[in-house]
Amino acid sequence: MPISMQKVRTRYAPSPTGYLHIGGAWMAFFNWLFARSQTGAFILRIEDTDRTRSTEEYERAILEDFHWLGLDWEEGPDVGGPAGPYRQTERSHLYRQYAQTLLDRGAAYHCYCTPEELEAERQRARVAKQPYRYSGRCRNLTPEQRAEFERQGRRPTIRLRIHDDGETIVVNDLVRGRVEFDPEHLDDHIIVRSDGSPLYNFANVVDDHTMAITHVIRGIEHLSNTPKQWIMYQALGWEPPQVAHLSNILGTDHKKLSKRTGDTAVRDYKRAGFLPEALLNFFALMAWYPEESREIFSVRELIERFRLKDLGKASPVFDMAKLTWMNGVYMRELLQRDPGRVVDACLEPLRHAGLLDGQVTAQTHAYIRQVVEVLGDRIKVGRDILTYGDFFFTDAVTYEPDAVKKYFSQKTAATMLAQLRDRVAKVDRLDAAAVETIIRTMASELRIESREIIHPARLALTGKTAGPGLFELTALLGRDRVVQRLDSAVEWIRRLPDSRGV
RNA sequence: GCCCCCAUCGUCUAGCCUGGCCUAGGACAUCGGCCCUUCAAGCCGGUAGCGCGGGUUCGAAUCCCGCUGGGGGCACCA
Repeated sequence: MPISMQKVRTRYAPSPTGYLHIGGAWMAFFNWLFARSQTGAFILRIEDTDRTRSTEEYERAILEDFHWLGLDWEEGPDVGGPAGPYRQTERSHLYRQYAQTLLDRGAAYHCYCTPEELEAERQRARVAKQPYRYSGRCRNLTPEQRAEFERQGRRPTIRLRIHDDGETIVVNDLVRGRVEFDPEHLDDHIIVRSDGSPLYNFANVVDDHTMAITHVIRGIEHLSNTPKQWIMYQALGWEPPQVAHLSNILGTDHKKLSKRTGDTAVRDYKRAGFLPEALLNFFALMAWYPEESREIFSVRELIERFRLKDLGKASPVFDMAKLTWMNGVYMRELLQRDPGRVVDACLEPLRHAGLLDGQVTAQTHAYIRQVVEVLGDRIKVGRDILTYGDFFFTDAVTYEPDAVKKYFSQKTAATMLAQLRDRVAKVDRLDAAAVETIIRTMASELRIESREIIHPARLALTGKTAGPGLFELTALLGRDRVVQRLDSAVEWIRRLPDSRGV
């Protein structure tokens, strides 16, 4: 195989049983980062042995999400490569071959125990409060016994033979250091099912080796699997890869990240209008600070500074507030440099809210861009265009109840807004300066503060008390929409039951 | 029940390896204030942490032991 053994090769191996999970993306990111920092290769492998739950749609979606994040791969199911195929279901011949090798070497054996018999063993252990270990009944079957089982129609599984008197297995974890395992606590576990399909721990070993993976960065749940895998590497005469185990991301409830405490799919973040570069920056900080007193790093900088040993060992809590802040930092920068991308991040949320349908024409795009410029740094995440500026996309303005009490309940509100309406209707071109003049003039004529007009006007035009400056938003809305909304507001106020209808 | 991993502000973390520079640094969040037509942003300031108990040492967040707490594993799941 023409794969250079010196070159660093990392991989991420998702199961296509759902959309790309934040935790998975996080793990993949460090594999990718390490490969890039070592000018190595990053490989994508699909672990689709769970036929009942795996689908092609999910596989496609996962690749899409990786593309969106900006993580690329040298070898994978879509691009192929020298170590292919890159889907486990297409690699059965390899598992079969190496299982036979293990059998031939006596490192593995056929086991004819049925699931029911095994469950009974497990049950006994539970009752006796003893740790469960396979009884080893099939370890030394005679040819006659085997023949008898075969006659009964039993289909055997293949088990790995672990020696009780084996030496301590040492795992040199790149982030945790040396971890020792006594084989006494290991079990002759099944590596091939009775239907001939491989189990995770075995397929993993075969795949990582045949794909010449040099470094494996994975979740802490695999640390306990590592000694089992090391035994297989040894039996096969292979050199195991370097490993690093990271703790999993936790939700705010300090439990495994779940839908309850926030979005778990990368796709959800895309839809909400997060930026991939912000997400990646945030990912990095959940395990490591490249420099003290600094939070914002480009992917380029992260690659340059990445050191496996610097990764943290504890489980980070996914802090949505910090991600949102960080996304805002990136948004503000983009607003100056590339506002079109801010617009893009707002598209999905607008569509989702039903405020945008069909193809986005050049005019629509240009309009949204104006909205984005008026909203400015209020947009920390794409969906903020809704919270601060939905009124730019619909005439159906709903007034905030608290604000109504505050600004629409005075007797003068309706007359004042009506007067403003008339003044606005008279101008030809309603730009920000014109509105400002109108309002300031009107305020001084009425001997009131400008803000006494501004607040009710904002409510009439936007339905909200928070948002962009009144003059700017009015200019974008345009004279006609402003007049029309002021009319609606006046009418609405006059219909209020407790209004004296001045 | 057994095995493994982890433990600094509410949260992410720096410091820990190579004890003293740590009256523990930064950031998010939070609370004040400034700015201001509101909000956001920005600026200024504040609150807040070495899980506990023993050692070792002149000196421990840093080294050792125990405990507690959290997480993971012990499948014909991945």
